[in-house]
Amino acid sequence: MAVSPKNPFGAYIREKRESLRKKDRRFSLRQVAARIGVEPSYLSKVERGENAPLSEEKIKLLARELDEDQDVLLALCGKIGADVQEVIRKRPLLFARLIRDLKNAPDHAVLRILREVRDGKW
Amino acid sequence: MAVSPKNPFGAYIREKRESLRKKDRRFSLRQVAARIGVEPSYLSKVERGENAPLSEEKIKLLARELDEDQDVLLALCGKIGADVQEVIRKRPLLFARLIRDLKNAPDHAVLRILREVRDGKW
DNA sequence: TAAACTGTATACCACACAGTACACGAAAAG
DNA sequence: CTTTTCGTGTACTGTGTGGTATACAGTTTA
Repeated sequence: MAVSPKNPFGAYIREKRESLRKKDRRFSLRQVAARIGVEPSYLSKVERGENAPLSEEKIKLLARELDEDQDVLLALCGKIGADVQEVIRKRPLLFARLIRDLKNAPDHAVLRILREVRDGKW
Repeated sequence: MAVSPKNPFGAYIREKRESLRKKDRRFSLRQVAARIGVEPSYLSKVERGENAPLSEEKIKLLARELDEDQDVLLALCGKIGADVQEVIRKRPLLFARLIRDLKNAPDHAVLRILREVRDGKW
């Protein structure tokens, strides 16, 4: 196992960036790197999956830049947004249990709960 | 601000351990440290809040040892269990949104949802 | 064809994390 | 009163995180 793990995040954003680039030259690696505030060489490593972690802040900027969902990109990096974490940490007994109980629930069940909550059912 | 931040985790487990120790001498710092697998000097630093982080594994062992809830102790350390994190990372669109929407929900509302889920309402 | 721009290779960095190893003086137990 | 146990002070360690700085060759662009 001398080969690197190659998490899918790098490949994913590279593909998305290059697809945007076909329509707009401002989506070169260098220019995107400049807009999210990292060195081009570093974003290059990120896109090639060379174990170059991005901070939550940079991931969010990148999500805005590439028109992707920030939670999805964070998840691809093995992270969870600090705001979401805070909700859980403030009431761990309630939320840790709720999430574990929903682990195997099908999407439509979670969606139904989401809608209930959004309808202000409390 | 030369004083350390003193997060409440250390004080909390120290109090709990010393309370158990009054009834059972096996709850000395040294013996508890041995049972959870760290050096006594390190647990000492932990209990005094000297910026000595415990790994998730050790926190769980400590929770069992002190008869505390693991999610609560993890939360006091600013952490969230890896199993809970995994649930969110596998379906970030659903779970990140659900948790954010429940951020300001009162306990009883979350509890009601918990009961619904446990009653197998999907 | 010269200038600008592109992606990447290499070297380096500070700090956080999660500890170990050992010595010490005080207290408790025998 | 000696031995054991106790909590703590100090020094050190390897790995992960989150990057910067610079140089370089290939490709566009004017």
